[in-house]
Amino acid sequence: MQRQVTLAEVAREAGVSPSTVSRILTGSARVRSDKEIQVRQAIEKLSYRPNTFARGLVTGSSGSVGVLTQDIASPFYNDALSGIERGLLGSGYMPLFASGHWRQGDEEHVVQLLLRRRVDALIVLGGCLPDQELLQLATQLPVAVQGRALDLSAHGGTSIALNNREAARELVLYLLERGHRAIGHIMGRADHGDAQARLAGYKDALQEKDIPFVPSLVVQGDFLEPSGLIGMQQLLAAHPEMTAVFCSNDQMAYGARLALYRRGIRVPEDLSLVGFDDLPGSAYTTPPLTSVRQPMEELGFWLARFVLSRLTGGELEAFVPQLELKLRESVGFLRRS
Amino acid sequence: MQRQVTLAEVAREAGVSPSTVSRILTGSARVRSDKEIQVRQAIEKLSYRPNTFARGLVTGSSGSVGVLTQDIASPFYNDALSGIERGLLGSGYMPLFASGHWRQGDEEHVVQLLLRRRVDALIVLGGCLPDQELLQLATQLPVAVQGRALDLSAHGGTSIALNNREAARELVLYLLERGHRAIGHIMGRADHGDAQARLAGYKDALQEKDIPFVPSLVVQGDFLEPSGLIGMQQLLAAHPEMTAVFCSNDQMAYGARLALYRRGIRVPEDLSLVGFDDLPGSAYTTPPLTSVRQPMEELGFWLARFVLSRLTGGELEAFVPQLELKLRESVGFLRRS
DNA sequence: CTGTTAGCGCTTTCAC
DNA sequence: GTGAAAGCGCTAACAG
Repeated sequence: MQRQVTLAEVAREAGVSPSTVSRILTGSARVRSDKEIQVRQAIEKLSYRPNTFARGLVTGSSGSVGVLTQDIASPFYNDALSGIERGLLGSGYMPLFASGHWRQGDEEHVVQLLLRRRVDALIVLGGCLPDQELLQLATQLPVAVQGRALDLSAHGGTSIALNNREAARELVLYLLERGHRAIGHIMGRADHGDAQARLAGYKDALQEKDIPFVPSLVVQGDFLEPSGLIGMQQLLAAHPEMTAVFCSNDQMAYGARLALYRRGIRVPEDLSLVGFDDLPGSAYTTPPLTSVRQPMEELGFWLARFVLSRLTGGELEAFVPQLELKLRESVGFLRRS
Repeated sequence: MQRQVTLAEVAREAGVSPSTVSRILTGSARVRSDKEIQVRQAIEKLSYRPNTFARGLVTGSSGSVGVLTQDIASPFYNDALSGIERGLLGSGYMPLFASGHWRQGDEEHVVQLLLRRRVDALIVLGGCLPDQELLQLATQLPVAVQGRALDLSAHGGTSIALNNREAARELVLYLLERGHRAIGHIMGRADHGDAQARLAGYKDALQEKDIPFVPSLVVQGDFLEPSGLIGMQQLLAAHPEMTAVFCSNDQMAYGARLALYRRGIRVPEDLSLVGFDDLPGSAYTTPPLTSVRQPMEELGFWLARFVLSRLTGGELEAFVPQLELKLRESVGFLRRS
């Protein structure tokens, strides 16, 4: 639109050389205080704004961290985005968010866009990029990945996966302890590692208590509400004896909850229901939903700090994510029959 | 980390001059096809990625659109972010998201950060920046604002506010038509234009039906779930005769719903409940919540297209947002007593 | 402490 | 059609 004020103009206005202005801006060397005052006044007067890119061109740093998320409107990943934002706050780095929509092609495309913008580091949240590509990226810049088991440490990167399997196991054990035996499972997207891990945890728990695994008690969903509703209908039709259902995430649990409401089946009196992810809304469903909280905000914060430490050479202690069972009111005791 | 491949290296590899490579990349002039092939091979071989900033420095465009949102994890604004992302897709522009957290200071700060990054245009979602500042910004670059009544057209900007007042009026009229007379209202943040507009719509509807406005039927909330829960408790205590409650947004309606659940008050048999915003989860509450859908995704899309049209000189038809009453099951008929 | 000089990687005249 | 040269706005040696 309108030509922007340049550092040279500030220098002229203040009667000093461009380098002096630059020194004041970057704090790279001491400057006589009277000149500094003049310069600051000139900056104010012209309302000068340094051009980040021009600076980046010479320093070799764009001051931005690329963040590949899957869906900018996903309630799950957005917690991590908040954490990343907080982690980068005051560091001089800005996050550059882009969505991959769980499509490998999209993800590769946006990673290219981020690299063209010379992001100084990359944070990857979920997605289906091959491990190989991530490894390759890690050779080029600091990379921090969430959601897969992958060793990036050789290249100075990191990958952190929450132990979904273990948490799912605990959750199902909790149901078993309360007397439930016929426990349905609505699974998430089959191609999704978290869905697989949660199913594995479900099986672990059954095995631990010597309950035979019944394949028809598991129905396929896609992590979205409608699939939870349909999944619950299927389970109800096939297994009237069922007393509890474990949904692979909260969104499907919401759908399942509605299916029950429609049929007048009470939660938890008639059927117990548990989810996974502990979305913000889950504490306010009726009844509040028992779920597993994943510390995504903290994780995002830590991922940001991790790449920052790679960038600035600082130290950083390891992050030990604590998955936490949120025991609420959607699970009831089953009287021994 | 690792030095990046430059255009000059590509030129050398292909045995042509840098300008030729540039011409091929930008398509600014015809080039003999054999050279083009050589260059493309060199690009492939070196896996060259053009430096967006270096280009921007000379073209005077960063290829990015700044987006000031309030909370990167807000379910409400995120729909708009999705729309913006979609609107920018394939345009060569990338969104640069930053959060203002409803704090004027934060908002001003991030706007500065965006301007330093030489965003080519700015989209502002909500927030509490003074109109004056927005006007000032609009003189510098294309600006598109959501959530306030403000005329930016003199500077080629735009501002679009959904008619919350009218929608709230219709929603409350709907309750009145179903026989409700004692209707509570849990208000959103008092300093928030939308909250004020929705309260005004509530009053409009009452007046239209000659129902006196009872101040104590309105309690203060802050748009978050806990305030809905508390607000409902207050209303219940003060107005046992109340048969319906209008919450200024869905999140507060969720909180209110839980307060009712705790007391065994049935929805909609004993009390009707309506919200505003139609969050994704609202179709899956029990019962599904009657609310007002705001076309945020479409709005975001249009805002993106608007700034794009300013940037590229294209034409764009006006956006006529349709607020839509989502009539679901949380409202019941009141028998005439 | 401060000014001069030389680029960072790219596009864009301007000649040929 | 194509190359040489001149910057875009800034920082980082290099001298003083």
